[in-house]
Amino acid sequence: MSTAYLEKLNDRQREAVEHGVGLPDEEIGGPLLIIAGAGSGKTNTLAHRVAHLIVNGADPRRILLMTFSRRAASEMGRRVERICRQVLGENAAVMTDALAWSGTFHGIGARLLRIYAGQIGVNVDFTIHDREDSADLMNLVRHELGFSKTESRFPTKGTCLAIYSRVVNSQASVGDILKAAYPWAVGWEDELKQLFSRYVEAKQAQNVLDYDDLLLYWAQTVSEPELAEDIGSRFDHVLVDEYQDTNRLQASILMALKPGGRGLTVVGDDAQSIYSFRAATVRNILDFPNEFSPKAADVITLDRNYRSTQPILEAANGVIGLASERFTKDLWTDRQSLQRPRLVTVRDDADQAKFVVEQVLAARETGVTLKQQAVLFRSSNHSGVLEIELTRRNIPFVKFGGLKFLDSAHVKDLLAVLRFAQNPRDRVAGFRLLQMLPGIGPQTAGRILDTIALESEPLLSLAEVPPPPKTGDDWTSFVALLLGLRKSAAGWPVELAAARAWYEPHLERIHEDPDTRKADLVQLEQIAAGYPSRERFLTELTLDPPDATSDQAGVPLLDEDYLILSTIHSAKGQEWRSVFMLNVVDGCIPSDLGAGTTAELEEERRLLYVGMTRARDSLALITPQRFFTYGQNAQGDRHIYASRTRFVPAPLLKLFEQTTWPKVPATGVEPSSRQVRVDVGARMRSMWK
DNA sequence: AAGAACAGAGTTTTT
DNA sequence: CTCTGTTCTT
Repeated sequence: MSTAYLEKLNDRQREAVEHGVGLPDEEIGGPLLIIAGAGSGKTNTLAHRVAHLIVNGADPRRILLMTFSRRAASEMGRRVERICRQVLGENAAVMTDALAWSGTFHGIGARLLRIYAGQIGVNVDFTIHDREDSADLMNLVRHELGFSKTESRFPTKGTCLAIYSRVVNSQASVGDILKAAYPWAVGWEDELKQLFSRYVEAKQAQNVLDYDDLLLYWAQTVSEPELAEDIGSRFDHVLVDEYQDTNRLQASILMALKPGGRGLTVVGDDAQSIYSFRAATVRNILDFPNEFSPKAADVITLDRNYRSTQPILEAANGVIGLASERFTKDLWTDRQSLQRPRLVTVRDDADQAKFVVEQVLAARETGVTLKQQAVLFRSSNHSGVLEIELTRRNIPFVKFGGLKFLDSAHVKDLLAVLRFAQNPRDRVAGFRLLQMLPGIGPQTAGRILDTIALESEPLLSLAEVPPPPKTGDDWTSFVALLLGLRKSAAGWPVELAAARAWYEPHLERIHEDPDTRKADLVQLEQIAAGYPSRERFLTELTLDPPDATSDQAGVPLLDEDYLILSTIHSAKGQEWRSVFMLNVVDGCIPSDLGAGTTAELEEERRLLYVGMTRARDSLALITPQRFFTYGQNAQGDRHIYASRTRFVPAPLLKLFEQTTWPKVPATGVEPSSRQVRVDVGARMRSMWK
């Protein structure tokens, strides 16, 4: 059998790919940790490892591959297939289509929970709440308990959910989390515990799971040895990407699935851990080798960078080199270049945007397409001014991160219809849906939901509910729609069209600018066509929302060239020939909000590092000097002065080329060469004589 | 009880 | 500014 595909790998990579492969069946290899620096061919190595396993006889249906995002999962699938095809020829497609267990922790969790629903007392028709839905439910409970009008301020719904999520994911106590991350809320510990307890009861009564539940229920399921054994035995090989961004709950699931670590491979880079706000802990990757006995996991380090030029890498190494705690791994490359990364000072936001546009267009003239260039920023609102400038100059762009398509009210409205049809006990969906009808407010909606929740067939009993006064025909058509959806008479995705037809008149009444919103719904319908059923559509859309928002939502930018705008978080794992980073100033990176504790500060440093290491050939960090503050009218001039980020202190400046933009014109005043003299003052005086 | 109109507060990163 | 909560009117 040809092993030509292995020839292109370097020694370390090849070692990682071949580790424990080709042993007899009963001797699947022991645990492996691959420490893969930025740009070291991590994805490629992992894809080769999966392909190599398959080529050597592993059953792809018994490989569990967990990635950080769905985008990463599908990229991995493509690469595995390409490699297998080289070796196995046309049969490869069949083999890799079977790579069915590939996805995010949450996605895999949802699938397993539906399979094991009967055994763990969960109704198989559960719906999944995204973060906003969860916050809404938290809010309902918060109101019920009377915490919304306390004497002194009680944490808002979002904060409550964040605290809850953190407690769950880090497996710590409420008290500890409050002390560590929400010191101003320590006084509310008892109330919060009460709130969380009711929140959990509410979720169960309504047959809904939130994001955390997908992990939590999974972890609980595998804490039962028999079920752990059953689930674990479905998979010969378990591979986890981006392990530095997993949390304790995820680690515990993994250890329960593969207690001895046989067939277990994790990949990651401690220098790129940037998700601690989601309770990810770098300890997972650091402690991994010693989780196993009698023999610790093998560790392979990939430190050769294939992405960036030497000067870019030196600057990035310089930044991460100042980290207080660091597990040394200096990246190296043989991609020489004379161009150091630029550190560009501009006057303000507006100049920053103009600079980026000018540079992007110039680069395009030299053959770098827009798609090969990216603008990165810490927070999604940092790109506002740039977006306006790009629109004005007619440059197409797509933005990753920040507000999602799904977060817009009209999309949530339409999805609420489907969710309620899927799971009529989902109170958040029902509440939202009922209040769309004119004449129904919170009280009436709540009463109706209470009534039908008692029935075994809630949707059928909806027809028995006396029509609320003032709703008229709207009520009749509403009930007809839901009864139709319950029977699934129309089939998928036609029923979404029915729901949309019902919703549109309401949309026109409720929202301004109905036209752009309608266009979004048409797009949603197109997306829906790609899913086999309503349940799959709802589940996967909640877990993997389409993550790009573009200026012209609804206009597919398929073949066009467009510039990439992305938060640094969403840029994880990606690379571009040219990268611009906005607002590289204190207050933005590190964010004021993230400069509290040392640990947070260190994460902000890694964030800058992650951003910088996305660049292949060209990197520019931009530091505007002035920031206009919020809360003033359009002509307002209130602003603050910002300074360069503390992560690039003076000793590192030699690694950058410092420039100012625009070039300041010579300031000297040139005297006129004419010899004419006029006494202007005398003329002014004479005007009044 | 619903919905409009107003006032006040917060404001990151995401599965 | 934008989202949330409260008050006031119908």
